Amino acid sequence: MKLEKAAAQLEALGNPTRLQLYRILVRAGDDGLAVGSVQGKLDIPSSTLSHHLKRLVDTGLVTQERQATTLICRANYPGMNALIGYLADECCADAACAPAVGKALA
Amino acid sequence: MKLEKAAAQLEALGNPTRLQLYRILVRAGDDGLAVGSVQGKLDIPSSTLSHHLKRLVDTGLVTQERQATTLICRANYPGMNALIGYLADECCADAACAPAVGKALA
DNA sequence: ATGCTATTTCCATATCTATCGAAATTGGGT
DNA sequence: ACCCAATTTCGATAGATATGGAAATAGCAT
Repeated sequence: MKLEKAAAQLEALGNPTRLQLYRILVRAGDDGLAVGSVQGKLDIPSSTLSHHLKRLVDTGLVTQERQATTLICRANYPGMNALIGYLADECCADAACAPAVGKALA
Repeated sequence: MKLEKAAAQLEALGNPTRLQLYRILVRAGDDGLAVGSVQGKLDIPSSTLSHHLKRLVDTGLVTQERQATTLICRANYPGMNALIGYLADECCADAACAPAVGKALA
């Protein structure tokens, strides 16, 4: 993963509203969630939500799929994995880091 | 970890210059690196560097220690671990994510 | 005390971001 | 064709961020 891309993804997640949004999509699992449903959970105007969502999609952290008039959004796990992997690689260049990461997965 | 704190750390890392800066500190290991040395590697004005560094310190990703006139900076591994752990927890609520994270550690 | 080096703070500014109401669009149903 | 619901785009604004030159500060050495 390129540093630029990692930074873009980190920045995308580095906003409380978007991180919350991403969390919601992760918890929704493979079924995903319609934009409207997400809006119900976040209670923000649709235009604001759309902007945030676009950011997550553009950086590859979320995918979208049309189903009739609704747009289903899903957390893109591989994208997140790549990002976590990048961070782990950067961090775990020093061995002192590895145990705690292992713990996080346990 | 609170969502707000995670978002702040992600935002801090979500800037190419700061991510590069953090990388440099990680690779420097436990010895850390003086601000001046970092500046030599990044080739940016000291005031700009100082701002970015402050951001990383404020969010708990970097620590600093005075040694005479120079300031030694170190990547704060536990801080990064907590962040990676948070992301992994959010992401790996779904099992489909776990294998790739494991791979990143291998 | 003076000077030297390292680093930060002050200040200014250009750019980017977050927010959201209103209007436009998209994609079926009827 | 028309309408309705879902979602996006447009346009505007307040505030945050990134950047860096210049001045201030910190901490030793002499």
